[in-house]
Amino acid sequence: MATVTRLPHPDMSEVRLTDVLFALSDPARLEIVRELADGPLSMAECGATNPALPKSTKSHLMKVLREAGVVRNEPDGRRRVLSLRRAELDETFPGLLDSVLGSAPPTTPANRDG
Amino acid sequence: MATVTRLPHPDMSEVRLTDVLFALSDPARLEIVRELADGPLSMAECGATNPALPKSTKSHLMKVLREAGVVRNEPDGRRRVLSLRRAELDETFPGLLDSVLGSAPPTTPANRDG
DNA sequence: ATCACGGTTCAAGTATTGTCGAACCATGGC
DNA sequence: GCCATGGTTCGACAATACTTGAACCGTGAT
Repeated sequence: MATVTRLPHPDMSEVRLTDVLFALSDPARLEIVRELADGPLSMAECGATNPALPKSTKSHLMKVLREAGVVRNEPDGRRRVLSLRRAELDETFPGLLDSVLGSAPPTTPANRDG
Repeated sequence: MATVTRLPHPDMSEVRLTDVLFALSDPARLEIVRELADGPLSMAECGATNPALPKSTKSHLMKVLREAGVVRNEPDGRRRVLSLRRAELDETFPGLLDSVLGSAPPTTPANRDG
């Protein structure tokens, strides 16, 4: 019976700006988003910055990002592919992602995000 | 001895992107920021949306915004004037404030921000 | 079928945030 | 001086959020 491999994703119409901002307001989550900005990654590939992170923790971070409408999480064999919902976000919150991703990445003068 | 009427404000160099995002990720705080986008307001004038809000709560919201570098809080007689640190924010996080303020204000189709 | 793998979910403890009354503190007006 | 006003800070409690091990679940390989 109806297995659950397909996780629920909010429609953009029910995504609130504050939820997106909250999802991006955590350094670990923001780092993940930065990684995904270059293209989809599997769970295992993702989080290069934080290799020691327990998988349950990483899974939880992803859940927050997913429920906020920031990230898509789709099954692919026995892996899962994470991807930024960039086009949809750009349409719903124009310029937001660009400005967040454009702002002072990790290794910057004052390390502004992390 | 050294009275405290002048509250501490972080220099932009020590403001982290994630802190700004966090400050903006609360509907009540975001609403305040929206009000201040039209110009400075005193504490009392501000928060028109939430008139019943206890003053200690409002003061706390302001503290979070101030400590995140989003807002300035300066004494003016026996009032305090709140203002957006817009120019500084624009310089440090180009486009961020614009996109946040531009995105779907309160009374919008799906009420996207809480 | 069995097993290892990649990942999610559960549960429980910890930590961080939010809320708000009460006390306090400058200031301006009288 | 004294008082009202506008606002901050403190303290205590409620509510969220974070972290993590353990259990569980599909899938692919053997």
